[in-house]
Amino acid sequence: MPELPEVEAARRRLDPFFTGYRIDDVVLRRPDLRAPFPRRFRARLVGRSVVTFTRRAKYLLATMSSGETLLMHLGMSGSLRVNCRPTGDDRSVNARHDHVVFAMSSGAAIIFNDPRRFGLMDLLTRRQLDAHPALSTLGFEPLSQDFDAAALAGACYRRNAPLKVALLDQKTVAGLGNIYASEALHAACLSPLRKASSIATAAGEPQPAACQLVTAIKQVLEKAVERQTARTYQAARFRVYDREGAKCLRPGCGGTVRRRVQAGRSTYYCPRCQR
DNA sequence: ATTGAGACCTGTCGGC
DNA sequence: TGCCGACAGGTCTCAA
Repeated sequence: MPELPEVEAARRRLDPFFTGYRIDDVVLRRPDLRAPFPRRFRARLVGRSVVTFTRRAKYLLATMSSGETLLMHLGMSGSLRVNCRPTGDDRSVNARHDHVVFAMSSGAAIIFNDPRRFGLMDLLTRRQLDAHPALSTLGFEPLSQDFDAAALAGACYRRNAPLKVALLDQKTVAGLGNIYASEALHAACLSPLRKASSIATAAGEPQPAACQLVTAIKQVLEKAVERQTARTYQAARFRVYDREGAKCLRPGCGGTVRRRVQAGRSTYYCPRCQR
């Protein structure tokens, strides 16, 4: 279930097994995911060490001692797990969809599993990284300092698309996905149907709605990252997502959650308290 | 320039 | 029980 919080949680979980260690082996169990693996993928990785392991939007980036960057995307159904004892006791049910295994000098095996294969792995030179079409067009990183009301208003200024659709666009906010876009709009009491431009003035300055929305996005994402990172697993509980027909959880609202399709994706919202 | 529809692929769930 | 359609957390491309 990879949106920004899931990807960030995966990064934190893997980092201690990845950063500073050498890749001793790469096993590719099929020729492609969403796209073919790049040429000489294995040869360019084996023997190199991971220097840094970072996240940008929903992408994971491992910079290697060779100077190249391993780029990973989990797509819709991808996940990464660590097996500390590769010699035997991995009891994963899904081994059928284990497509890539990195054997690290830490002794850990890092396994990429992705049933739907919408995920992606690529290996980029410095030059390719800087010019990458998907990465270079990404918008603000929502948990960073420079994502504030003015930034969001600027990104939504003069956009006719519905607010929810604009939020899903990675050029607006990098890493928001379908669940947390709905959740953030509900937290901010803003309708997903209103025009994106309505949170900015005619001059592109932030309206109060832009402040509410920025605060809500940060809160919703931070809470989700925390929950995902917690040692004891806690099942996700959403306030609106996937709750069509149920009572709005905002105290005193009494509305009913509705579902509708925007840009081909399900949006959940409470028409009573989201304006 | 934006926007919507369709494509990519497998798994799961509800209805009959 | 089994078959079938609808749908799922993301992104890309193509046509209007």
